[in-house]
Amino acid sequence: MMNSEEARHLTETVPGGVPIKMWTRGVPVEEAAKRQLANAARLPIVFKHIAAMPDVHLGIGATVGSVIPTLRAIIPAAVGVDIGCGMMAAKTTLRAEDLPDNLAPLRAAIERAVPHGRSPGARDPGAWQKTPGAVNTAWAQLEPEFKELCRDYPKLAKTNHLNHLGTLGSGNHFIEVCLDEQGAVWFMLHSGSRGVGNAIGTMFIELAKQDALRNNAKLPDRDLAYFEEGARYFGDYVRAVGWAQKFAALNREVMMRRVIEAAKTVIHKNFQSHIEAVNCHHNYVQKERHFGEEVYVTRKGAVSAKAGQLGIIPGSMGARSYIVRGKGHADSFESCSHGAGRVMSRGDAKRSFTLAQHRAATEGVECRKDKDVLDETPAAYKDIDAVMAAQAELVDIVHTLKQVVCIKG
DNA sequence: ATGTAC
Repeated sequence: MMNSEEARHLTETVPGGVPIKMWTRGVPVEEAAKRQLANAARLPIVFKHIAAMPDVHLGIGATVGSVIPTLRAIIPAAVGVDIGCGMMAAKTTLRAEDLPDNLAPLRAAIERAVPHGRSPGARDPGAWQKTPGAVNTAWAQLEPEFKELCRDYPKLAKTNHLNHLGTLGSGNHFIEVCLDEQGAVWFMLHSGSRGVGNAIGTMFIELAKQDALRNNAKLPDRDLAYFEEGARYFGDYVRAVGWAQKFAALNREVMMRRVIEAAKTVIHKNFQSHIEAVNCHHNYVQKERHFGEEVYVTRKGAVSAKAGQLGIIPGSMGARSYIVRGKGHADSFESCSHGAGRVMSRGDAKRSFTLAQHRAATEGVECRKDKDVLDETPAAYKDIDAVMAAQAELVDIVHTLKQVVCIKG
């Protein structure tokens, strides 16, 4: 007979590897994602077990929605290229009834205040034409360490680092205005370290692969190449990834400030923000203590959920999002999911859904309703309620947020 | 996710 702990998550054994603990009861998990988790479980550097969150799905090298603890080594592809990607949310003193009936001008004001969208070359709509003061102030905190990184890796200097600080990006990055269960207005956003973090991630992933090839390392997947403590590049990677994580957190802070300033130009009632604020990564690595050991914990699409710690779990653009409080569950390495998780690829989603379905699914949300956003339609994601139920032993729900405005790049 | 190359 199973005890109550076992009843809430599943453990899969992996021949020749550590076990996989999965908080996925009642949510679909692709076989390909399970095979990918098993690959990581077979690495000699993995500590104790791998934890899979209920939003788990196939990624490059490592699975999105997983927590990979490693001893004296880091897998750069497990962290990925959007280093420090995460969420920020801020509660305000505004009430639902303080918002105008027509939300289009609020959406437009936010879109003007924060550059968004992909960078198609010289004329970059996703970058600043002229960096505002808040960006220059934030950059001052990042610049000294960046200059050191550029001394060792000159190609980083060619990235659009300064003009992308405080900008949204594209894909699943977004800005939202939400209402909580008591009618309070929140601002929420999702973004990462933009082009410069991508350049750092890509460069070190490639260096790790080259190292593995040179050393004839036995790997279940080349994308799982890792740096060991003391080896060439390990220290540089730790430094660079830490810097990109700082860039990402500041990026979100700058945007949040700009969003709130923009809202004040449209909403004429005076209000306070940051009544409750959370800024959390869900794509990152850091040293932590678990089961009595110092380990590098890589959360690839997972959020830290120490006992009492607040986190953010966004649903898709038509669903709800959650502010959660961690329960510090040891076997999850004190983690929870980072969202609902995709159920199909972007291409499949664009082929599977119609604009009419998307309009129905996002009714009442002031957001994009064009065919190019179909890959982000709610039906392309897992049911957020099932995802929350599957991780009830990892987090408590503190606030339930429903979006009324959603901006995507 | 991003920026560059095809």
